[in-house]
Amino acid sequence: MKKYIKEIFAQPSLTEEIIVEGWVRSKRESAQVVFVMLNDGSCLKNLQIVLSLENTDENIIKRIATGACIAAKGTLVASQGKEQAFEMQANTIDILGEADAEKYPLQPKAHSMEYLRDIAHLRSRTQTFGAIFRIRHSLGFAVHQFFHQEGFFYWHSPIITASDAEGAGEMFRVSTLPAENPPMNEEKKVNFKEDFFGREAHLTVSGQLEAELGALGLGKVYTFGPTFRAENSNTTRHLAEFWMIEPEMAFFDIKDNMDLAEKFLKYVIQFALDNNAEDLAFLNERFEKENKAKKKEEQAEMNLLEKLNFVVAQEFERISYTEAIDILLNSNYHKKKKFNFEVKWGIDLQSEHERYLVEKHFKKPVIISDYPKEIKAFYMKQNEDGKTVRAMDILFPGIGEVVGGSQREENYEKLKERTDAMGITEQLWWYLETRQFGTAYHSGFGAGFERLVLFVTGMGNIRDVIPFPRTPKNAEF
RNA sequence: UCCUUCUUAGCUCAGUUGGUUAGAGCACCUGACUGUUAAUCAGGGGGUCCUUGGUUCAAGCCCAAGAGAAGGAGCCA
Repeated sequence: MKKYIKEIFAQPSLTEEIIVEGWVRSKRESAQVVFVMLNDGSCLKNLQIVLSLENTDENIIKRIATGACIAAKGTLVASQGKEQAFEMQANTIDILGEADAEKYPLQPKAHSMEYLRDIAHLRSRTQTFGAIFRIRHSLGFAVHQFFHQEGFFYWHSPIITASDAEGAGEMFRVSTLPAENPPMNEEKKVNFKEDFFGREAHLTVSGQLEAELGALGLGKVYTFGPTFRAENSNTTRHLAEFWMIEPEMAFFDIKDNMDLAEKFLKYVIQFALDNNAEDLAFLNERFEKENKAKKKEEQAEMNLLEKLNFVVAQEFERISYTEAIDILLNSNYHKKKKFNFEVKWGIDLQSEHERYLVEKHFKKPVIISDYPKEIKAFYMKQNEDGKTVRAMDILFPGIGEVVGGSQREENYEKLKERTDAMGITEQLWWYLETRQFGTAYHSGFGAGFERLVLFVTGMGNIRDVIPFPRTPKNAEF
């Protein structure tokens, strides 16, 4: 009977004959027996397969190399070794796929993250990436479960968009025009009227505007799909292709929005704690090892599991932008001139400012709201003071902004004033119409899925929490 | 895009003031070992010193340009 290693560890049966199929992690030979560590990806654990040298074809043993794929048939027995309770005494081994030991790039040893990025087609066979991608799955599943339970509908915003008005950064163009000698118009520019869509089109930088259309009919919707930014960003927190979760809710004000976002983050983190205990314990060990290697002043106070449990248990701190500026102005950091960027009302908060608030001052997740309207997007609802908008950002220790959202401007005149100023009124006619026909107060936010995975796994680079990262100069695999 | 650092064996890295045949650990191969835990011990093979150009009697090392990578910043999720 075929079994997954996860099932075997959940319910070991020492009587029946079973078959396991998987990839060889390592092989150790001794005078009488051979030990093979086998992993099938179903869980972190390896199953130890024991072969008698006497009863096994020499040629088969040779081909059981690191990376090879094999099927082992045998029975579980109590292990004589200390590291495991049981192991498989194998009767027959089938080599399903050989791996030349001299050429196989993964060795039974620690590899650098940079090297593993270069062999992303094989890195899911390592302990660390197996753990990361199983947790990534859990978080994705938890996202759907959370919103479904909350009465949301999964809504699909288009991935190809003809409006470049989201204002969320540089976009990738989608075109079927020939790259060489494209058709030109009278102004000697590329004639997009001859392109596939009859106009210039791009990959979406946000599904928000279309999600709003859904919310103003279905009430509560969320999107969860790929998003694209053609920014030349080279950081540990940015990807050119990433997955974003964007809920949009009619009849939610900014406070309802914050409540939902906090509940959402806690739910998915708790889901991982409940369902990925083994993988998280492994990543926690890894995190502690790395943390110890750091300089004292850079060491984290909490390990990964402590941090996750802490975030789930704490109420997020909620302050206004104006209060945040006051805290920064009164801080020792400011008095000692440790900030590189000037602090004053009206500035966009810099990384160093956000980090001070989250990591030094409050030491927990912080929600900052009511930002100056000049530094925020056109669609955010203006406050009565005429200076600020009902925006909110959720900042997490270590990774910064994990959620950005707002109450949306539902007043037609005020919204049109902003779109007129940007010269996008014409192309967003459909967006503005929702404010003319039965407009409703509503809110929403965007959460970067990879940043969430980054936080939960405790990894240091966003390129290591997505199977095949797309970044400037890198689209391999 | 800007700043800093880096690129030497399959991997991780050392390589002194520019000097003769470029090293180590791990991995791999061979052998030894009565059940191992990243097994251990002994031996062996393995190099476009990122690329191009320059300085020099002589360049892995110095200079210039380029490519790529890592970290930080900006943009943001």
